[in-house]
Amino acid sequence: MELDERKLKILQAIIRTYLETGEPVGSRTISKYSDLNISSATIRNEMSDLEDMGYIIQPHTSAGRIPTDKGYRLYVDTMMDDKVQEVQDMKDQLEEKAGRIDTLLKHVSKLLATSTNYAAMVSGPRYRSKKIKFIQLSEVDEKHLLTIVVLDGNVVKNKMIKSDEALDTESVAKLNFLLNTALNGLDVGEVNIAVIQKIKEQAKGHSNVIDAVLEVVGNALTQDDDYEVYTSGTTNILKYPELADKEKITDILDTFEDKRLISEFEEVNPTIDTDDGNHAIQVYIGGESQVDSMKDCSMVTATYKIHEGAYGKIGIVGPKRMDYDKVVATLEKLMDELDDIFKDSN
Amino acid sequence: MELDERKLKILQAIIRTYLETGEPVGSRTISKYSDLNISSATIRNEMSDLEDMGYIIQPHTSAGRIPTDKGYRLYVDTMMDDKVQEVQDMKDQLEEKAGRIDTLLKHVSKLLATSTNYAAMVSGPRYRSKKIKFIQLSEVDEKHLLTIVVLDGNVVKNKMIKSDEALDTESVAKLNFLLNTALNGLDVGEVNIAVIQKIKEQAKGHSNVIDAVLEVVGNALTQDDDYEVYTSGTTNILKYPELADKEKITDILDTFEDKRLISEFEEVNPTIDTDDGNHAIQVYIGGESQVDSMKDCSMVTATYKIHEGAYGKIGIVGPKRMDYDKVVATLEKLMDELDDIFKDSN
DNA sequence: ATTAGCACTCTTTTTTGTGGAGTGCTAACA
DNA sequence: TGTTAGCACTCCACAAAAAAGAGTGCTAAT
Repeated sequence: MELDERKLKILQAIIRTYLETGEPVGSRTISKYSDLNISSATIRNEMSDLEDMGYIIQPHTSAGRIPTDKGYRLYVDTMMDDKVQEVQDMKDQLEEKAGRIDTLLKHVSKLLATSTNYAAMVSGPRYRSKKIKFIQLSEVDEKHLLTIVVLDGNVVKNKMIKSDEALDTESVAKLNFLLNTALNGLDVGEVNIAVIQKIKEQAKGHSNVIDAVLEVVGNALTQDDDYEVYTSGTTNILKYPELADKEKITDILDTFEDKRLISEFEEVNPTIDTDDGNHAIQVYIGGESQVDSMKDCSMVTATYKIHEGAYGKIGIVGPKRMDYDKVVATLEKLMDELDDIFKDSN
Repeated sequence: MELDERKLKILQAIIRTYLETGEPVGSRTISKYSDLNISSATIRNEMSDLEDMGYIIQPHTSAGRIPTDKGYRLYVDTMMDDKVQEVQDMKDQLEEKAGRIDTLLKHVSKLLATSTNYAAMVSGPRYRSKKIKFIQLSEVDEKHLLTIVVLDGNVVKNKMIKSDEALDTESVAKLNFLLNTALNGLDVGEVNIAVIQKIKEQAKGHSNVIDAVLEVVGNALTQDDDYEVYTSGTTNILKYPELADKEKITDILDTFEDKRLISEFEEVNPTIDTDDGNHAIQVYIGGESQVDSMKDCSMVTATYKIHEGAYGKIGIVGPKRMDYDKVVATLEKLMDELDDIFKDSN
């Protein structure tokens, strides 16, 4: 069977209507709604065909039709027109938050949630590069040493070390020199026992300090669980009756709460690194995301890039009948703003 | 009317039963349950009295009784026996997480949520003292200066500054000296225009760097919105039918999501600083918390102290019929563990 | 090829009825 | 005077039945 122009228009009408109402849509509705004047009977025939082809489905006999994942997919791929949204003031709102990346991202997630009426999730940047760029020990007071580790990409980690023995300024300077000479430029895999041994030998007498420093370095380099995930508007999903089932809600909210599940998602759907100006916006409908708890939702994700090697993900989660047009447009606009902001700050 | 022993026992029985079942409890139930052998008719009379006194209420005519806020309050104040809970392994679980305060607190909230089956909220420490203890500028590379500000209580803030002009090591050292001399020991209110002017004069030619540094200092000192709030087990509240109303859920979850509401709570119910070893554990029943969205919930809070001037709050939110015994016991145990951990790390 | 019409199906909503739980009251009892 | 048994009454919860809608599929006419 072929998917001719008319079938396509009807399918479009069905999906549009369903996006609005959330109710199965019947033939009469379409025959009124659509600009092509066709009787409901004809629509019925076409609908029957569309059902055979797998684009729509009846939740039960003698009910209207709702789109299948396949139907939504077709809609998203071919029929969505870029509804450009009024997101002008986004930029203003964002810029004043720049400076502190985490505050900015928090704000982004809130902004997305309120402007789309869906749930938003923003994962903090993950830094791929794991090279040590700079290490510094500072005496804060007699008892405390502050360790600073800067990684490639200017990621800063710090930790306060409590030292029993008071170190004089000169020893600190020596240790600083020693550490920098030994570790700068090293990659995560390269800080092995041999290197550590060598440092300790040279820093005889201060091995407890060295230990502490190495711990910080270790933490900095293996900060896997360290990246934050910000979520906003999670209660928006309660607005959609088709998700209002207690079990579903629990599943979804748990997913939002538990960051591991989100990293699971990222594992299954790795960031596509395009780098050609588009933001790798992707739409996952229902089961497509491979995350079980999301099988009744859709998800639109985008990837932002702070600089080479520092990427994060932004996602919108809503019901399958989400307003894909609007979400994609919003996200596109937002990503442009973010690019601008990040470009300035590097 | 007087609240004699028998009335008290009946009230206790009613509340205990209600805590278990969540259903209104009738006179017959109590007459069977209770150890004092009284007929249901008598119980009925007593219940009628208790209702007059405001301890219990009928959700509708010819239904059983449920406790009012006043009833719960009496229960919590006088009738709760310290059910000591098996929370042994808490400590082990916690200790391995120490070191990174934020990770620890995250873990604490998760632990509480799973062990109580209610929702947990932990607010990160708020540092009262706002004195500058130490400032350091470091050259990370030709284009980047790292600013470190340490406040009293060893709170560390840092920010990367992009500088156009490459600074030589000597200038950086000078600036460091200048900044520390000028600012160390100052309180938030004391960094005024005069001080700033003076610094700028002395650091002629580097006023853009100074500006950036002062911005960091300013942020560090006014980090009001900066403190984190960790929540866990929010979906637990879905388990209790009396809260399963869509509006209520939305309200409660929104409160959890929006940190401002939690700070609102703290405003209305300020931390009571006892310092005598108890942990200021407090029970807010229903409307007592003064937070509107919490009027159908109860809340048990405690205050932890990392060191002088650094306090945070821990809270458990559940239905009014929460197991107060267990929650208070768990929280007490946990606070002891936390005290130990913080004592070690200072 | 399109459409009007109709019988049929299935869901949703409303109505009706019934059982149970619980109370309040009264009268009897210790 | 406090306690208890008994009973009429109320209200809710639930199920069954009935009615109302919505929508389809098919057939026959255009």
